[in-house]
Amino acid sequence: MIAQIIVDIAAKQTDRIFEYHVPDELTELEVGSRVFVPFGPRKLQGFVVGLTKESHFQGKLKDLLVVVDELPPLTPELVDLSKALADEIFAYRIALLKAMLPRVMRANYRKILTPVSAAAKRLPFFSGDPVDLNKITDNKEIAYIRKLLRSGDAEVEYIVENRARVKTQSCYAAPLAVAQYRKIYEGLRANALKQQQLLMYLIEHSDDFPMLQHDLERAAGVQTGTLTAAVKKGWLKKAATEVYRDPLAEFNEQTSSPVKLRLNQEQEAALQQIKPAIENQQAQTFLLEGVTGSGKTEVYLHAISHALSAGQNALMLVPEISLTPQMVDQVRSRFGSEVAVLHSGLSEGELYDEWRRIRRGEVRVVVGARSAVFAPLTNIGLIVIDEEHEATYKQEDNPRYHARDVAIWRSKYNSCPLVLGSATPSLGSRARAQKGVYQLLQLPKRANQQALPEVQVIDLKKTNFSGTQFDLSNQLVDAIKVRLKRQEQIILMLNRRGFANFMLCRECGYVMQCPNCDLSLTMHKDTGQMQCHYCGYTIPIPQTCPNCQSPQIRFLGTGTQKVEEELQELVPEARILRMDVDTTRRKGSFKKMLDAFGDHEADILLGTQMIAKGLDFPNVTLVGVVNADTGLWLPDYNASERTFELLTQVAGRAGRSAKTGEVLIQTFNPDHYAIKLAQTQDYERFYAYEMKVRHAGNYPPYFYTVLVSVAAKKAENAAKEAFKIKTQLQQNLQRSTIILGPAPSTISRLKNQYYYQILVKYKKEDNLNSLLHQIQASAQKVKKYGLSIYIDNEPEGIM
DNA sequence: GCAGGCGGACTG
DNA sequence: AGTCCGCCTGCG
Repeated sequence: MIAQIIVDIAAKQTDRIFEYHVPDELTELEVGSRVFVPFGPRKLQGFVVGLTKESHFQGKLKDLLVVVDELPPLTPELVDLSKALADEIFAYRIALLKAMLPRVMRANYRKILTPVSAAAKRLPFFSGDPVDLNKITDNKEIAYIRKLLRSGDAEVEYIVENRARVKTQSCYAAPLAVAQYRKIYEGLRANALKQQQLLMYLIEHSDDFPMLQHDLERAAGVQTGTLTAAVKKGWLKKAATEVYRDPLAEFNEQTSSPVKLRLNQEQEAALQQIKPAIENQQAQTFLLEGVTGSGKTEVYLHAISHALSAGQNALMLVPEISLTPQMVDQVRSRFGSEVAVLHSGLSEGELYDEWRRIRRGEVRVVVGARSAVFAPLTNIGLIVIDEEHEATYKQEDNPRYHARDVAIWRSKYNSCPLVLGSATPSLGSRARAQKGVYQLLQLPKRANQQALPEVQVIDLKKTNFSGTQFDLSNQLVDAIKVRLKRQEQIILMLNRRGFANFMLCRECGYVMQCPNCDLSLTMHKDTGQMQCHYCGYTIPIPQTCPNCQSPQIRFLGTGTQKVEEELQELVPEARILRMDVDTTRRKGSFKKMLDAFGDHEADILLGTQMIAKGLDFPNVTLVGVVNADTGLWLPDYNASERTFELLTQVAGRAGRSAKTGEVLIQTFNPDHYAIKLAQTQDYERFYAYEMKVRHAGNYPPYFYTVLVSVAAKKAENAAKEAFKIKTQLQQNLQRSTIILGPAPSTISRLKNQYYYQILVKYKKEDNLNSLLHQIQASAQKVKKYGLSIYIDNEPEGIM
């Protein structure tokens, strides 16, 4: 048998099938298996993407070395998906295959130098042991090693290692019959108390065995020593048994029985549309457009139930689980241990275990963030994407896939419906629903009959500010004080972390910038550092201007830290919880902070956009947006959409219970349509208006887009190559296709690389895909001049 | 992506 | 001749 293998090298030249002969003894090999193969002098990990009887290869095939896992990690569906998707998004197939699997399934490669000759073995260099070559950087040592290799005194050994480890615990079986234990018990010395205790337990609970060590020790009241002795005497048999790491330990164990809320009329109507598609196994996409608080989640849960009772499984995506613990709790309480949860907050081992539960068919519902769209779930009867407009569904580095597109592919493959839910659908999805490609389901009212919160816009050009800084208007601060008096809670959003976002010298005008990027450094008061938010560069906060040594330096712009400090001065009695990347970095801290806020251990939750979504705190009656403009003037075609969506989402956090909610939005652009329409939370009007803007600007969803970026150490090299690519595109594409650029990227330098980009907007281009693949192939050639080319199909942003 | 081979340059 | 470096090729 011949196996078709994709090897673990992400490069254009190796992005193809390599054939290997399968030795007879490797019977467990299947399509989707993870294997180790010889590749030149090396050994590599690879994946089986096909099995054939005959080879097309002229030369002699090598043998496969190892089949790594008992169960092939990739289902046939995922193998197919990797092929289709790789082509569509200009990614290497291996990059996708790796993205589909938990990180621990990425191989470790080692290069070991072993002495061969007796003389070499005695060399002090080895001191008897092989040397790890990956750790050697010293030039002298490298030369020395080369000499040893040439003379044949030493050899390099290439090793592939599987990092995936199954967690085991000691487990004890009772090999003897109860009668025998009784006999032993009677023969024991009178003072062998612990042994008596253990035997009595064995006699009384013989049905419970085998038992985990931990459980047995606790139940029988003995310690490890007694157990070890019992094993020696043959009373017990010890074995290692596989256990799963439990990632849900941090989530509340729900004791409540699965509550199934009654749906209101609108929810029920939506559900009735989805149900037949589940029953008839139709690959139909639904767009569930429901205002914040309209109970979309309840519709998802009912639909999932329905798929389960039809004997099928369900996949549900949420923007980022660490951000939506409340949603996870709900799904868990409804479906219990049939749920697997996949998200970035899990440790590698936990993720591996959750993933294996899915692969082995032990769960029926998978909830996860973006990458969970690749979950090895089979027999899928329903896919749900919550908050489908979220940018996090698009992976912003290679492989640049969009989870929504992958979900559509899987819905077709599995012949199952896909439900996209949002209060503010992405324009593209909403437009497709308009055209009838998706089926539109609407929930225009809040489920609990509560009115949407009142939204007021505060014009920062005209308002008076509290305190010494110009961040918090009197109106906002007054409103905060009112809630504090009433023991109600407040959410404040400021979409910028740190203290101040740049340092300016008043003498010479110097602005402190990142040495690697074209950006100013942000001041972080708590760590005493100036920090680049893109590359992570840090340097201590200067006391004087680094350029002219003047002490007249100012820190301008506002971040969460500064507002926290200011707010504390203005309302000293308020307990403020600051939530941003800096305070939530530790595992589980996000959940902990939200729980604390939910328990009213703080009055004000101040954070970046991470607090805008999905939170449901009944006691929150005021939402304040400190500055609504941060994203508005970004040079992205979807800046208005992002702003509208963010404001609407954050406004939806207010007044979710009986208490009425109020929202205050501070802005310098009170007349901008995104802000005006967010005020009435009128998605439909925003949609209509924004569609006109997109139409006028020839932007999505009227056009498809591809972004080609060229990066180089020198700006002019990047520009030169970008112009070449543009010419190539122009010569091969239709007149109606618009090619913008090349222009320097908005942040023209990042991590010491200059970026130039070309945006292609088109309606129909049959050969664009192959043309871009050619361009990508030629990128290999220019790579030696330090140039790299990135292709992003349907970019979310063009910054 | 990386190793090995090759040719050309350099070395005391 | 021996060594070093950059370039190229091929990996099944």
